Amino acid sequence: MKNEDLRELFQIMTRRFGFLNKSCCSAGGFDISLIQSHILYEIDHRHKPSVQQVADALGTDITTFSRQIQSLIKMNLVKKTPDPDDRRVYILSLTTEGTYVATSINQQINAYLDEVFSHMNEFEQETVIRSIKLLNNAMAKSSVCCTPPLG
Amino acid sequence: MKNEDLRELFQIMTRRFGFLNKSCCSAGGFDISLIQSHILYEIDHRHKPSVQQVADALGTDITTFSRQIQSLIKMNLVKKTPDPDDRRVYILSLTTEGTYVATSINQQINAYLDEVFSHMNEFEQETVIRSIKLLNNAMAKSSVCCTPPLG
DNA sequence: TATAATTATTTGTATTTTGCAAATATAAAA
DNA sequence: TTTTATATTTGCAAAATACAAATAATTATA
Repeated sequence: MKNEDLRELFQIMTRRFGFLNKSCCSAGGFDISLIQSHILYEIDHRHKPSVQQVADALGTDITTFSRQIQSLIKMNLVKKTPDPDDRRVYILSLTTEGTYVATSINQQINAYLDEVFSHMNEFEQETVIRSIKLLNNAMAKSSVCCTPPLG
Repeated sequence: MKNEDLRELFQIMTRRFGFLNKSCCSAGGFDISLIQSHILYEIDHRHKPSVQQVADALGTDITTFSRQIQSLIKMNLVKKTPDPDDRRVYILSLTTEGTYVATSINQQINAYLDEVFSHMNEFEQETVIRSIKLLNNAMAKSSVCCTPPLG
């Protein structure tokens, strides 16, 4: 492995996924930016997350994030509820419309990925999926990278 | 494979690589933004590319890109030379300093990736590398995604 | 050849995004 | 109770973005 230029492989891969995400997504009459789709995803996958928690998960500056949430609220995709246990905290959740948009984006990206996978045979597909899981685990174990900056 | 939520796997992976790239890189006294590092990479890996070609490769609007190049020139990392064969065209290249910075970033990212890979055994490492190559090929074959938007 | 259409690049301008510093409100610690 | 810490929002100024138009050079067409 020592002789592989890993960066080159990953650069190509992440560039291409960047494009995939960039061209995604319109849903429910909204054009959703890449960042917005990540926010919706994160709110959808967490249990009653606070503003701070989602901002941390995405590695976004909290002040920037605060404003991003404001615009998602204006679009009626996200809801902000005061936490009864700690009144400094606001809990984020998706509105019905937000859930619909998040689901729709999910389907669109999965459709893109299915199409990509259709260019591989069954064995290759399994190998790739297993590898991404390995990679995600390895990154989770890493101390020097792959976690939110400054966090 | 049909039952895998591919998006979830890729969301986690690309999020983490996003962090990796975000925290990268300082080199030669400069803080290099993610976009700048992609530009340096692309100029380094192409043969006498024009402004337009690099902008297309990165999927950036040409007017935005023009200004990004201007700031890299101000930082003395990139050089712009008129193309003798077509005087509308400017050829981009790295200065000595730019080459140094690009190389340094490359080493830093490879070091991060080596650390990530150190959490896997030899067999897993080979599997993952082979898989990423498979994936890159599959994305290259895809018509519906993974290429610059609008291009 | 003259004129029109096309391509590459830059600039004008307005909008959006970003993030630091400071303000506000609440909670926990001393 | 006073101090310290945490969560969130706002003020502001700098940077990034993109559309439209300008400029300059090339190619196509009549």
